[in-house]
Amino acid sequence: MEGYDSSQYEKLSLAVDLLVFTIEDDRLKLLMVERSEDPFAKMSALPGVFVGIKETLDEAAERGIEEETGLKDIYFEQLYTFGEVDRDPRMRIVSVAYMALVPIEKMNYHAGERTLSARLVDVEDLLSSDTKVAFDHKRIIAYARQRLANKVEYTGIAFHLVEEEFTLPKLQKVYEILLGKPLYKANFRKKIAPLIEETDFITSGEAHRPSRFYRLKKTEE
Amino acid sequence: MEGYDSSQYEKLSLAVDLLVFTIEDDRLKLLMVERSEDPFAKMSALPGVFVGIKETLDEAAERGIEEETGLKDIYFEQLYTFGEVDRDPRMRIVSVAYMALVPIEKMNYHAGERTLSARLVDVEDLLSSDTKVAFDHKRIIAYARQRLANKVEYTGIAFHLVEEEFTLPKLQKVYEILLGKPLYKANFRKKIAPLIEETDFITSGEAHRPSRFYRLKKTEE
DNA sequence: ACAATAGTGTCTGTGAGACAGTATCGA
DNA sequence: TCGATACTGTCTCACAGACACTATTGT
Repeated sequence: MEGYDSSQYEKLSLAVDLLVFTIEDDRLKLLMVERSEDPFAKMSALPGVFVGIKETLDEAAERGIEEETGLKDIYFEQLYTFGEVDRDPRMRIVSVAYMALVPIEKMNYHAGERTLSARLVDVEDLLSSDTKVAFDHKRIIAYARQRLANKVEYTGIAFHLVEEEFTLPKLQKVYEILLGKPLYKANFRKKIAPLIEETDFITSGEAHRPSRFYRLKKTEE
Repeated sequence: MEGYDSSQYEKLSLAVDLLVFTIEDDRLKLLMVERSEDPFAKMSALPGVFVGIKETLDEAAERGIEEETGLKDIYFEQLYTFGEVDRDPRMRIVSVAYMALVPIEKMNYHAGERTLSARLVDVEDLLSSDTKVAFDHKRIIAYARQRLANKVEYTGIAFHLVEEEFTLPKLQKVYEILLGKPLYKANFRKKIAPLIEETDFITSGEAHRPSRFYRLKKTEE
C-alpha cells in the first residue's frame, strides 16, 4: 500500500477497455473494432486506450469514447478491473472496463488509428457462438452483459438506451431485450409510471393507434 | 488500447486497498492501520499492498489480507478502482479496492511492517464524524459501506460475517446492523428460511430460552 | 414464579403476474 | 370496416410488514 516505497515494484500499464452498448433492430449491440496488428490481428476486440499519467480513469474512458464515437456526454460507468497476468501476451496490462450506453439514434463510430474497422456486433450472437475474440474480451463482454441485465431491474439504466423523449412501447422493448424475456404491457407501465412524465407529443404516420412520448421525471438517476 | 505501443505512455503504480469488515459488539467495524510514515503519518488508513508485476489483482488482495490478518480463505470481492490523479501526493497510484468479510470469532490482525498499529474502527462513527483519514480512503470506505448495505438485500453476503454455524438471532442482528434498521423476527425468519438448514445444536447456559444453530444450505452463494 | 429471549400464527396491504377488454390510427 | 398496435381495468397470488401469542431456559 501507500506506505511502501513503490520503486521496488515494477510498474505496469493500465488501460481502459470500453463497452459501448446500443440497441439496433431490436437487438443488443456492442461497438467492437477489428485489430490491425498482432497479437490477434484481424480479430474483434473492444476499443480502449491507455490511461495517461495525468489522467483519471473516468477521463481516460471519456477520451476513449470520444475517439471511437465522437460522442461526449453519454452515460458511462466503471464496470470492473481485470488483472490477470497473461491477459496480453506481450506484457502486463491491467484493464479497467467501462460500460457506456447510447441510443442508436445518436450512435456513431469509425475505425480508429490502429484498427481496420469498427462495427456493431450482436451481443447475444457473439456470446452464444464460439466466435473468438481478442484477449480476454469475451469474458469482459459476458460480465458486462450480466451486469446490464441486473441493473435494469433495480435502476433506471435502460433510459440511457432511448432518446430523451420516447414512447412506452419502445422503452418496453429495451427492457425486454435486456432482460431477455417478454413483459406484460399493463404491468410494465404501472411499474415505470412513477419514473416518467407525459409530453404533448404522439407518434403519427403509422397504420395503427399512435403512442404518446414520455420523458424521464427530473427526480431520477 | 492494446494495439498501442504502450512504451509511449508512462507507467504507473497499481495498489490494492483492503477493506476488511467484521462485526464486533453489535457494530460494523473495519480494519485500519496507523501510518508510520509521511504523508499522513499517524493517521488512519486502509491497509494495502502494491500489485506485483507477476501477480493478479485477486492474488495481491489475498496476499494483503494474509499479511494483515494471517487469514486465508476468507470471503472477498473486488469493489471499485479509484484513479484520481492526486490521490497520493507523492506519485500517481491507482488503487483497486477490495472488500473482505470475516466473522469476529476468526478475526485477527497486527501492525504491519510499515505501520504503527492496526485496529478495528467503528464504521458509522468514522463516517458520521469529521475524522480525517489518509488519502481518499474515507471516500472508499463510504463507497464500500454503501455497497455492503445494497448487497445484503439481494445476496447472502451477510453469511460471511457469521461463523459456519450460527443462530438466527445472531444472523438477524447482522442484517440489522448492515441495513441500519430493526427487522421483525417472524418476517426475517420466513425470508431466510429457504437459505438455511437446521443443525442438531442449540445454545445453552443463558438465562432464557436457547436458540438453535443453523447453517447455510449448500445451494447458495 | 419470573425475567428474558427464542420462536410461531396470522391478518393486512402492496405489488407483480396474467389476461381480457377498449381506443385510435391508416388503409 | 379491418388490421394493427396503443392503452386500461381488474383478478389473483405471493410476499413483506406488523403484531400478538406461545415456548423454554436459568435464577
